[in-house]
Amino acid sequence: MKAVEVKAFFFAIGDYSRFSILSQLMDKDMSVSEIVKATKIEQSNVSHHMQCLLNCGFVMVRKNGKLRVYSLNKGVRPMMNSITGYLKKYKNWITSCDIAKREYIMKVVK
Amino acid sequence: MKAVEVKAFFFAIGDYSRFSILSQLMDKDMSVSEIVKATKIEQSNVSHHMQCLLNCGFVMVRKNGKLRVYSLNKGVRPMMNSITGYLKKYKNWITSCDIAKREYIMKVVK
DNA sequence: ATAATATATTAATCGCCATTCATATATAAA
DNA sequence: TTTATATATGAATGGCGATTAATATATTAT
Repeated sequence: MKAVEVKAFFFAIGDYSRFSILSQLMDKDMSVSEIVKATKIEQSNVSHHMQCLLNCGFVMVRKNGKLRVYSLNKGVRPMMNSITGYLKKYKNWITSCDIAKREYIMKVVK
Repeated sequence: MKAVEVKAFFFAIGDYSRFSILSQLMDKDMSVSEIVKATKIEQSNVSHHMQCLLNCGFVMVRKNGKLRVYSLNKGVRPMMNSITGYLKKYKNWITSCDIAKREYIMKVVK
């Protein structure tokens, strides 16, 4: 497994905004404006994130009139499920850790 | 799933050095100096990473004389396997993406 | 004791990259 | 056409956090 693969993978999925977008897409395909509404991330920012997720193969897009509808790509769902499964099972360890309490992480959490 | 959990999770595992260390620990338990040798990361830096991984519950540690031997914690292995499985299967998408080719990612790859 | 080895801690720096702002493009409706 | 809506793109910047260097602590041996 090459470093560039690992780095690109976590670069794409490791950002909280992008992970949130992928989580939303677990439920249903969504247009940009739907994602904006669901995540409260501003439109321009969402577009940037979608280009990144597209580029790294996490999502695909189809046109529907004025809308661009994004959906999860193959293989993403089970991998996401494994991560969220781990998070749910071990969230106590995660949230009790000092790192998670560091100011620069907490302050971005609404 | 709370934002702080997701952020702490990816903060810990999303760094390439820490992911590499976890990968090494998949094979066998290791002391700090063994990790230093295996990953070529300098000792002080490894210690910092281990505190982070400890803190977030990814690893545990036991004393053995002068050595501190680190091992994977419960639940980490299957989650890591899912990620590496995804990476192996879809590495072509990942490595063909423009993001992965961006200079600031490439240049850290030896 | 002292030395040697192993690991942890503290503090400081600097470059990456998420976000924002401004603008461009695309599609549809009037 | 013109207008409105939806999305994308380009450029700029500010703060996070990985890394390093220096030092401290812990354990074992002599």
